[in-house]
Amino acid sequence: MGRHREFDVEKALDAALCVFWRKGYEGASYADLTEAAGVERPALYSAFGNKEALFRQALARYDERYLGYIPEALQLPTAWEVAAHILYNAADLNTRYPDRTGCFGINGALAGSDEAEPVRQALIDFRAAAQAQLRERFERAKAEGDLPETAKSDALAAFVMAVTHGMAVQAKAGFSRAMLEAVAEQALSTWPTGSSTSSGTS
Amino acid sequence: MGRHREFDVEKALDAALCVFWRKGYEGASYADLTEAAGVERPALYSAFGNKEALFRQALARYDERYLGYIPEALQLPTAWEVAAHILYNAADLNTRYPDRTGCFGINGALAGSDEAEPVRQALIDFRAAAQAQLRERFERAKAEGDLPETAKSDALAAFVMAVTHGMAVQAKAGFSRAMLEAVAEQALSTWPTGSSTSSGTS
DNA sequence: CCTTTTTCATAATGGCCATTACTAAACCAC
DNA sequence: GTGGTTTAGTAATGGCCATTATGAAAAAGG
Repeated sequence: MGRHREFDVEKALDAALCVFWRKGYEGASYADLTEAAGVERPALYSAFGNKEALFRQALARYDERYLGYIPEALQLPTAWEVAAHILYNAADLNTRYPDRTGCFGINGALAGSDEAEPVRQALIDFRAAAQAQLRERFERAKAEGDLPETAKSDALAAFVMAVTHGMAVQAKAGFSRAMLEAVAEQALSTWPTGSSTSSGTS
Repeated sequence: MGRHREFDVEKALDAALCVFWRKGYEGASYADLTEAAGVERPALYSAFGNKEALFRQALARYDERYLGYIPEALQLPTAWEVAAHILYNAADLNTRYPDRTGCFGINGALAGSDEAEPVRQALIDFRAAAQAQLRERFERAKAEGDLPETAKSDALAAFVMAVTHGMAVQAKAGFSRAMLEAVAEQALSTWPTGSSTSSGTS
């Protein structure tokens, strides 16, 4: 029993996600969030908890709604294709929405006040998880002869992630999608190969 | 005539620089700044103006005190050496001070509230200036035959900058200097060459 | 020594922040 | 239809924010 909720919780979360994406965790105020969601403050609190809880749910939603290309990439047959898929899709995602350029996980909280420490750490862990998956995929590639035995899979994974992070910074600075693709292309141009070499784009 | 200033303005600026480096523009409060500088609020205002003016002076000081390796790099004989010098020195600077990892120019303001827009733009312009210098240096390298005619100097400059930005994000996340150096090494491993090839590290 | 000028430190100001009482309205069970 | 329960919206609360008024202290000129 009781009164029904009058707003769509998922739409409100999507709206909050966009605000956090654009302004980051600390840069987003409840005035911004309620305006974007079209919902009053207490409704957001009752539906999501406090600001930190709302941000964490927005992060989870970002993962499932926008980062599907990462598990996609991991299933591609060669390490080169994995890296290319990630880099080109990152270039696309970082420039696809002009009102929220860059990456949610980078814009969210890089530096900030001490109160934002838990959120910052959550984003660090989130990126670390992706990087670990990538490293494991590259280790598999070594076992399959797709990468040379001398390749350092952790360094390669860190490198691919670094380039995506750098592209996110550049996208937030207004770089065009074409420019980011050129960065991705350069990053891929010296990819180590095992027995077979690859070419083409994702 | 009049009373003498009792604190060292340069030391206060250095202290503010460290706070901004660690917490970014919006994450740093005057409580943080005055504590670090050992100076009361009105003294900071009278010496530097408001928070934005203080930040801009901190940025200028960061440039002259910590980024000397960039003009240094630009004078090296080959494009490869230029890139290597920048990447390895960035890896060093981003991890040199455990209390302020990453890069002032990235931590300072990536995303934030609308009030921080001018500061964000100032940092974007700052990075763009460095990237333009790098691009010009690479164009010279093409003229000198140090880079192939087919090389795209703007893409190469953007790539080198992207890797430094990515390393800054990773350093802020706690990555070790060795890991960042491995990223730098991977970034340099496929550098295009003209007639001569290079090797070694900076 | 006294006046003028500058700096110092305390403490105030107004605004925005996240969070939440509180009241009225809407719904379900009975 | 009525009682119990959940939501909606207004408006309050306490805290921190950048900024500055105020007055004491200190230095230099006359």
